[in-house]
Amino acid sequence: MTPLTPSAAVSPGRAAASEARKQRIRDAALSLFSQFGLRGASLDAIANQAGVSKTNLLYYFPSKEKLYISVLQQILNTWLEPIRAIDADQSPEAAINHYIRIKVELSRDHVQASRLFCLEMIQGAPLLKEELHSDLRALVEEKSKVIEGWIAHGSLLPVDPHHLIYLLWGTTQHYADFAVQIEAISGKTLADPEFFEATVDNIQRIVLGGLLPRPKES
Amino acid sequence: MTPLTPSAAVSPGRAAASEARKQRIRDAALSLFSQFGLRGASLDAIANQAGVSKTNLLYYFPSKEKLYISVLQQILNTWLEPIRAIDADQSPEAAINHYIRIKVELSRDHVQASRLFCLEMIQGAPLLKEELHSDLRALVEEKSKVIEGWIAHGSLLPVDPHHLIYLLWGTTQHYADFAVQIEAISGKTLADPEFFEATVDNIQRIVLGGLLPRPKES
DNA sequence: AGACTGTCAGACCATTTGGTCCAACCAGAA
DNA sequence: TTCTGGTTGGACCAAATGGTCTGACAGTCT
Repeated sequence: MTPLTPSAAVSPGRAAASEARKQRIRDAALSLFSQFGLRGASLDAIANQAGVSKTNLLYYFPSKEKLYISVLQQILNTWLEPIRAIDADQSPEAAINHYIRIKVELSRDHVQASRLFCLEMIQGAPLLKEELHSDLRALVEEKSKVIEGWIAHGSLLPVDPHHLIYLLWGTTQHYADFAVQIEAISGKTLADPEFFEATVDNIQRIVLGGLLPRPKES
Repeated sequence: MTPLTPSAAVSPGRAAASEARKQRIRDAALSLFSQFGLRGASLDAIANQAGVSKTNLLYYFPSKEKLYISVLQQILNTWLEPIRAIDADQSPEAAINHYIRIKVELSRDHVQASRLFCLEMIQGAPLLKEELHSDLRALVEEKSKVIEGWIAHGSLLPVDPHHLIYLLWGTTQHYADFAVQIEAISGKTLADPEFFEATVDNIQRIVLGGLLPRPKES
């Protein structure tokens, strides 16, 4: 379980206890929502896993959907952090290498968050659509400019920045969402440091260097 | 309706009609399961969308889980087809280019299947785990040998075949599962032929040629 | 024609679900 | 102590859900 909020303890421990309770509920909710979706997870099960009564859960979060949104909100920020770090001052090689590593770390440390995010997307992101169209879109547009700058400068081969970003998202996310499949085939998880490094290294090598020995000029 | 194949079936029109009904149910089930998962989709909703009564649905599929498995089974074969096509006789360039195209086509033409597959993976693939460990694993192992052959032959730069396959899976799958996100950002879908071609082309270019202009060292 | 069999739907049931109500608890202010 | 307002849980409810039962209708076989 990996809580996403840095809870700074407040004045009296009494109020902090309830905040801790809220967080326990959110953690349990993340665990179950990420497994069964909004409709598939029951409040009973969440309350049970959090070790509180259902009434108590509904005291803190007035409805199931409110709880779901609260959990999702907590995820979103963490999720977009890596792409914000992309900066024109870096070399494309360093920036992309770093981005890949951070993203694979996310897939390792926040599997459930990754999955819940994926679930929400699959369902058409009814609760995030707005933010996708505004915040995320603007962010991607901004970083696309950076990438295009690199290309114009000749330090990156011509590529559509959008598709590059999708490729990076898809690849790294895959290691969290399809962990079962990967474990079935490779017998390893990102929790294994060696496998983690191999993952980062291989993605970096393919994306930056490509697979073909000599770059075919066209 | 006149049956096109007057084979020696017991009752040609009747059997065909019921099979069509079964398929309509499976289609509706795929549509709803892929959106809400096994637990999130109700039999009522599925029957309703298929245009049959719930009783009729349960007549053809004795339980919800049986229906789910039946749908999943139909998907699996289609899903593994592209990787089967990878062949040592082809050049790696041709093979990988072809694989990427086929896989993006799958993401375009079978969005719901892709999503249901993804959902199942996220939940830990309780119903597919066996086949992942046996069939899929063997298949991947076999194709990894082919890739390693290419590398030994010097027609492919050294890379872990597993991670290459994961990258291809993740990237292509992403266009189906995260279509909402992609549409929010790029404003296009794979249904748009231009966007489809751009997708295929960019993935091919990145994977085969890499991003960096010229490797200064090897 | 009549019996048989496969196909289909409406009524029904037990369980689970999200959510409400009310009574009780418990720390601190008076 | 008593009062008070935030906090907590057991009992409860209406709706939805997966699944069963009974019976009807339509072809087919004798």
